Amino acid sequence: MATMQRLQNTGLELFYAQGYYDTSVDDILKRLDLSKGAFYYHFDSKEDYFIQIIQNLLARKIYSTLIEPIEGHDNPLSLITKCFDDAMETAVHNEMDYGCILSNFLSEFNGKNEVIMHHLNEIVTVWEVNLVTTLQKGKFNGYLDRHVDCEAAATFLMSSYFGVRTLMTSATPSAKKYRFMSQLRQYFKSIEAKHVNS
Amino acid sequence: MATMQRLQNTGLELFYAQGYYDTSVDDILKRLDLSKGAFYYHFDSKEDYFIQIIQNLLARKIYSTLIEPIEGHDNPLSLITKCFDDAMETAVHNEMDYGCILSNFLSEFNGKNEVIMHHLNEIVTVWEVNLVTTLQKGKFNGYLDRHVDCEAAATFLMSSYFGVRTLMTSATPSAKKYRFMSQLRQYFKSIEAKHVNS
DNA sequence: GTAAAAACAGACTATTTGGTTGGTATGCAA
DNA sequence: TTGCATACCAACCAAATAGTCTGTTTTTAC
Repeated sequence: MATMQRLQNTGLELFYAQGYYDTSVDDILKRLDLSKGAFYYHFDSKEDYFIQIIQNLLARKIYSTLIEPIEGHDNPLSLITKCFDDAMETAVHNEMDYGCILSNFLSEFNGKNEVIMHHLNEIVTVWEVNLVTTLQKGKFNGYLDRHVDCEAAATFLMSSYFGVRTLMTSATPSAKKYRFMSQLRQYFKSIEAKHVNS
Repeated sequence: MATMQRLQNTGLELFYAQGYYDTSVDDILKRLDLSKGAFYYHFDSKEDYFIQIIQNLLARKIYSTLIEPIEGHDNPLSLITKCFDDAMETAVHNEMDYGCILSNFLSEFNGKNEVIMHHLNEIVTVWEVNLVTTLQKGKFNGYLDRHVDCEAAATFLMSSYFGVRTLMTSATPSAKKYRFMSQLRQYFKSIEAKHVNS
């Protein structure tokens, strides 16, 4: 694998595990047995390095785990339920779970680095737009109640997911997952279409 | 005000704004026009310093904003609604909002410092216990549906609050708040007692 | 085969970090 | 006045930090 790819991969891994400010460039280079020369040949700075990781790896990761799985013409509430369930299940089985990568970075860079925050918020927006679209389509197709505010529902879903991933990092993640999913279904039941027809 | 109090107050302020690892002891001392000697006379280390801040300031802050307001014999769903609304309102009006302090620290120290994580998780547990108790009492008093899983509801509430506070740090916090509250009420409507009696 | 460009090595710098140490001013009790 | 603990100062230290610079190897182009 190319050096640049390896740098980005272990970069995301370490930044996720230890945080951006607590992970030095030397840490990453030591892990890969590379030198400063190699790093600064491929990247202008640590910040440039991280931004490329965001765009190349993080954005794709969010897309494949949270956006692509809810695309389709089925009931969006079922799709989102399964999507969240799957995403949390991998977190439960992962020895080292540090919460939602995107959410962690959001709180780490908030108020500290505007440039990076801009790139992170772009990913958040993409997720939000896709959620809203999916919900609106579901409403159009008769899966959701006519009175549902799709923007509000999307915000609520994103919030609760970010939050539960933070809570899951402490003790008993599987219990947290189970409890969360049960109340998510409860909420979904309250916004699904009332079956008055046929 | 005593030196030790001043150190703790501006410590929490800066740690919240810049993060623990990105705030040096010198930063705090410069702000207060104090010397290293003063700091290490009152505290053993930066970690000890932070733990004292957690126990003395953070714990009380969480208690006064998220725990104490929901105590009482009224409808817990109304109390929690008002509590969240108030907490988010101060965040909206605060120029510099960095999200929920507790949630931010949780994601910053997760996997990095077990000792600090233990102290933070203690506060989370206190909040959780109080939420569960409040909900159970509300169920007993006929405000909640008999089938509600109070532990699950508490987890769901904590998750969504942590998450929305993270989302509120970006653009349009007041819109995020409005949307969140509308769906919180929707969720509450689905777990409140069905008024079959009287 | 050779020259040029790409890909890397590793020593170096300037600054910042948490923490230490020896000293000093102040207040209070005997 | 003496003795001593509290509260603080400021110079100092070793380690770590992001980034630079000079060089060397490897690949590519022709």
